[in-house]
Amino acid sequence: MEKIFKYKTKQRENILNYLKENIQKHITAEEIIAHFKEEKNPISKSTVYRYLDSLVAENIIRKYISQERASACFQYIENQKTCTNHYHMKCIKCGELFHLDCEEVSKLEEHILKTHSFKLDICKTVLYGTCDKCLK
Amino acid sequence: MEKIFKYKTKQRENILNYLKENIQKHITAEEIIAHFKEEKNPISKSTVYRYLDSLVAENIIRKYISQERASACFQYIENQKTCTNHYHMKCIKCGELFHLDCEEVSKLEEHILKTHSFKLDICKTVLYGTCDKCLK
DNA sequence: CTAGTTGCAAAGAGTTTGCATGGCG
DNA sequence: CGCCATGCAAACTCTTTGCAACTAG
Repeated sequence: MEKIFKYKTKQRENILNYLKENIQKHITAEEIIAHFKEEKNPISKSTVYRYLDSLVAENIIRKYISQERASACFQYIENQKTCTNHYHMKCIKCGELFHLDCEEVSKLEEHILKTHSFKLDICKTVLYGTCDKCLK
Repeated sequence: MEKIFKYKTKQRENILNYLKENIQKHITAEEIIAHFKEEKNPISKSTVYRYLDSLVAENIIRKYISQERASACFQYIENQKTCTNHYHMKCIKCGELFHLDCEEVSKLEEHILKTHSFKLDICKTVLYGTCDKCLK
């Protein structure tokens, strides 16, 4: 894949670092903008959105659309390996994100491919439901 | 649950019928608006959005946020029963929606509840991937 | 120096809201 | 007739785009 962004800038470094620091979360563009405004290093909306787009195109981060707010969330992809059998579950009550590394899920994937001829894309899929805490 | 809408109007009847006729699809608000504009029975945006909201609140239709367009999709709920072990899979290439009525999926649900203490909400979850046709 | 990057403001989608008018019961 | 529903336009949120100024290499 060709390289999409060529120059190294302070803004890009900051955005990517912030995504790496929050690898366990789904970060929105708004959150990134707000974070750097607080830090007295404001980055413009357009820069944030444009850079996020190219990171997605380069497969460095993942993009989800949140069910609750109908807005985009981004997450740094640590390495392509873990992604393979790693689902995300999001609580519709508290919004927390859970990581599901589990054999059972890979079985489902295989089953759906064999029986229903559909190749699941784990990176694009978020399972919604209610978490432990919120069930009580 | 209390009744949210009280009067029967032509607009509401039309919207609900359209949703029922397209039970196998995920319909957007825009599609509803466009459909009735063509039919020479235009319904205003606000009416469509407001009525869809109340149908969702009454659990008569389901609301999804589409990953591709980050906009809301709606679908009539035929009956609460089929919903229980019925997942939706959407192809990221062609956008077609597939209905998955399958034992294997119920197993996953059970497993995730028991082992990971997370109660999946099938109605809120759409599995993304690539369909048979688009794989070729 | 030159092409890529930034920031601003304006434009766009999709959705919500306030308010006067209209219509169901 | 009273209350609810409708339609319109304006407001709102999230995101994209055009353009001039800036900056990394």
